[in-house]
Amino acid sequence: MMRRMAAPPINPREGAGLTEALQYRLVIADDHPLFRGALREAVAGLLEQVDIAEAGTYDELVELLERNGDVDLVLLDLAMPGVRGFSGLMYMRAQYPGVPVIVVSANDDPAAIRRCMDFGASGFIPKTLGVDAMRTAISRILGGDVWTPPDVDLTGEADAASAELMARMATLTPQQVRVLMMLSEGLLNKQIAFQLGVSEATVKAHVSAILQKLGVESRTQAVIAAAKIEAGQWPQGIAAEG
Amino acid sequence: MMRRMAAPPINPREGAGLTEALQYRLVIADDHPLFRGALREAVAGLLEQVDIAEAGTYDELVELLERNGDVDLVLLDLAMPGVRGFSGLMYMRAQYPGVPVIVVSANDDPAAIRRCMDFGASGFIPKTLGVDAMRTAISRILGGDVWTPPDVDLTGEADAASAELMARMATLTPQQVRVLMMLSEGLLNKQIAFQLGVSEATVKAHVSAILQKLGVESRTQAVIAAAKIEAGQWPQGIAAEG
DNA sequence: ACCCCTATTCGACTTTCGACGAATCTCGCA
DNA sequence: TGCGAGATTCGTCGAAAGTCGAATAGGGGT
Repeated sequence: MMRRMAAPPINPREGAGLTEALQYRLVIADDHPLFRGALREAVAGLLEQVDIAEAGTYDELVELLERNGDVDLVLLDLAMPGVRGFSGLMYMRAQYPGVPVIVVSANDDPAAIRRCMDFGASGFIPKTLGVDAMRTAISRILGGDVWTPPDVDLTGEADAASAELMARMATLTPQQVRVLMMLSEGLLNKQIAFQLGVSEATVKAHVSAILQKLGVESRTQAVIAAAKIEAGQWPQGIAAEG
Repeated sequence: MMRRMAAPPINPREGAGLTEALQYRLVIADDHPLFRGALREAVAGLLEQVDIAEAGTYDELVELLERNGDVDLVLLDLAMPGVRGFSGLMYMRAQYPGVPVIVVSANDDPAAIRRCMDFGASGFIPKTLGVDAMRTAISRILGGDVWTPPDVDLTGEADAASAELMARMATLTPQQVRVLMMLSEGLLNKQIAFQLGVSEATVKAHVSAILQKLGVESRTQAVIAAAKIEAGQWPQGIAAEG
């Protein structure tokens, strides 16, 4: 898959050396003050000369960028007031194409990560990362690399788990689909049989086929699987952020 | 509206004074190491004698509580690996009814907050809170108060449908909650019996009680109901968290 | 002490579920 | 026309689920 917007190179103060007496400017944009502080400390321990600004809302971030355009790096949390999902990143990339953005997120869903990279982020750092790992990641990115969590296969499938399920679902026959939907309503075999106008034994046969095709072992697990697909329609972690 | 499970009083080392030479024990359960650290610092500056343990997963939290039952307070993030939404809180309140729990969450939806309180949390602290506000909140809660963000109207009603269900859920005994959560994982009675170390007949009795209390007629319908509570909590802001 | 209520446990019995085998039917293809 | 694959249908039988009654144990209240 192609990157849709190329991530800008991170070369603060073009023409100067990379490691010595630079005054890095970076902005931490996150609506959790405590986390902002922790992140600031983590970064401060990494770089000598660094000017870190904090933004708690997207408006603050924009204001900072307006007033001081030459920022070397933005650490952006996608879940900020005034921004939903990727809008913030998209807006950033559109308005300030020259400013590298690292997405710092509580969401570590591979699909979300890949989408961030597609939108031109210079890196993705999950909040679940430890301090040390986070530092090395940031320094790698500052060095020009593109860093993402190691276990993320950017070329891989969006969601292997649910894709697998979807594939299995697709093998269901029409009648089996009807039965599965009735299962998901909590109906008994007997009730399903009546509604479909067939015998209970037939329903049982359909249920058996469904269980086999979905790779589960009970009607309850089948219902759980079906529910996951329903919920899974929304890209990622509905019930994730807490 | 009544609190359906009373939050336990926070009076560590009963019989001793409240403010002097107490050794508070508390656990910070959050899957973001950086945030855990920041939260630890915030609390450490608040209390003199305090023993803070950290847990990055729900299993770690359980292990800590198992090994050291007399914990004075748990700061719990609802979005941890191994827990979905309120399950973690419900399970905590079922397994360790005597341990006060403060929910620390990035989600500041009033409905979610109220539901946390309904499930017996001793307080709710949004991650968007500043350090100072967070400290005063925690100290208030340690003092026995119930603290929630000021703008939350705890007296308001949730949507009638799920409120009904919530009320029914709250009548479940601790053991019944455990069984219900295992039902929601698609386990057989036999498997549940083994994990709980009781006979299968006992599990059946619990299931029967659950069905009656939830007003449903089969285990399948029970897990559907439970899933609705979990899912219904995040009505919109679907793709919000990034 | 007593009683009452609830939680938790369990065994016996009935109902439902689910696997297995098999029959019928449909449809596409040779 | 005949043939074969898959969908749909059904009966049977062992296993799982669920109901009922009951025993035990702890916790308030009087």
